[in-house]
Amino acid sequence: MPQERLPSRADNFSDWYNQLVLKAEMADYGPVRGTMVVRPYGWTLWENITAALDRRFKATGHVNAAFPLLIPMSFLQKEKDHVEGFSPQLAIVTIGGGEELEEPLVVRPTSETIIGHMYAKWIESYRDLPVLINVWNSVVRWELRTKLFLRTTEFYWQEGHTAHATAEEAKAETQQMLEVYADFAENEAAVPVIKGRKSGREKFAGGVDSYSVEAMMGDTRALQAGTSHFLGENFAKAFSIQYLNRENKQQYVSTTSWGLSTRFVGAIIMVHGDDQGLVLPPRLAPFQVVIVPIYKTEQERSAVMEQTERVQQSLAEFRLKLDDREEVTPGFKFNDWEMRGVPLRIEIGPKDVEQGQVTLARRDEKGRIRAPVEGVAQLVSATLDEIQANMLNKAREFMRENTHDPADYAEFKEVVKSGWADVWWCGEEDCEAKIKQETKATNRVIPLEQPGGQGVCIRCGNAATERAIFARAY
RNA sequence: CGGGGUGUGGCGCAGUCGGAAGCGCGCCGCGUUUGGGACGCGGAGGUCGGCGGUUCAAGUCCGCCCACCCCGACCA
Repeated sequence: MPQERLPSRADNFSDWYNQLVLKAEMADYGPVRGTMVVRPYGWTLWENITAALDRRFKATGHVNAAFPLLIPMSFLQKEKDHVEGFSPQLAIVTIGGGEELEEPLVVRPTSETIIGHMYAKWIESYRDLPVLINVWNSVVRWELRTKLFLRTTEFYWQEGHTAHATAEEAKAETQQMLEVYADFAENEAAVPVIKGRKSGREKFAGGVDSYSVEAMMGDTRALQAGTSHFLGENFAKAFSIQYLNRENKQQYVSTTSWGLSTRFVGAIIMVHGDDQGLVLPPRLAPFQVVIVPIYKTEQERSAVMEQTERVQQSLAEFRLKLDDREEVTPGFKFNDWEMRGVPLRIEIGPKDVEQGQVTLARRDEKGRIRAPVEGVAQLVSATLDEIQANMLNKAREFMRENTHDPADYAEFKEVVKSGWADVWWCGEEDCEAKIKQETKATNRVIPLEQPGGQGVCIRCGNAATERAIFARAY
């Protein structure tokens, strides 16, 4: 049972987030440092996310498979940058069945290596290509500072791994999946994103180019919501993934990988939530509608429940919860379901029965409306669509309002304290490092959509041909 | 791993000078309630984070350890 109030978002965003996740029963802390238990309400949201993504993966020709959790240490060492990037975060198994193992086994931090190993075995000819496999699993990365959903030692995700005959084809795949993530984020989660390329410092260990969709959280910090990597021939060379082309010549494949994790649940919470609690997008919410019956006497109860049943039947197409608990008051239920972010509440009381109506309360806006019982399904459907659209618009507006175009570096320093900076940037790693040192803001992404032309780098003043987003990030 | 903080019923906390472990919420039972977080009465629930020390006596004083949270470095 939840406690009464949440800390305000403006007052302490981090505290607000932590308490909300616990009180809304999305997740709880596991017994091992940094681990997370995803509770049924949170997992249902994740299941709805996975369903929406999986649909899109299948529609773009991908199939699902499963690969082992344990990976020989030597596999990671085959790609130099990869092992360097991940070694500080590895959990390693050294004992099995009571015996010291000959070779330590890594608990997968990601599956490029073991999948590369298998692809080398499976791919012989250009006729075997492309290989388009996705995996739903969990991975382990030994994180120093954890936060429920956003960064946990073990997290759930999907990782897509594809192999292609040419670099061009692999690059197209990388872009395609970035588009899939952006489409999912905006149309299912109502989370607006910026698509772009990662800077050298931020890209995937062992890859050639990384792309991401970046979202602005309610405190204006940036969150990488999904990534898509072009791996070139790096892993193909490390694992000898070769095929014979039409001319009977051995060629290396080009590979990609792309992932989206339970972190996205955190994004939904932080983008849409308010001081009352969660606000969940109708397309993904575990419950789209909650019905709260209201009555005093036994006569009222039977009349109300009769109408409630009729309404319930007419709303069979929606994910619906009837809150018929006797031990709490309607007022308590209103607050409870608001905290849990249910998009639409239907109240049915004696006055409604009398009028043959129901009372609707939207989670995204204040106020109630009354509507006749007849045709309530169409109204609910239209209202959920409106809520979905309104949530995306509000989040877009927030992102726009908090994205700035500072005139000089002094102004840049100011704006990144509470927003994003969209600026000309020279692209030098050294310059990026200094910006981070001086402002705590990092290069989030170099947007795919560029205005063209050129300018001067916001920090060093050198010629710049691209604009980049700088922000404090999670 | 560096800096700061906190560990006392499920949760949030109080506990003075070392002298009988408390409060609020939640939980269980009964009754009254129910259109914005109801109320009364009666209950259950604790090796005070762990180990060691000082003392007639430790939640309280001392030492070590552990865990968690916040801020940094690292990361999806």
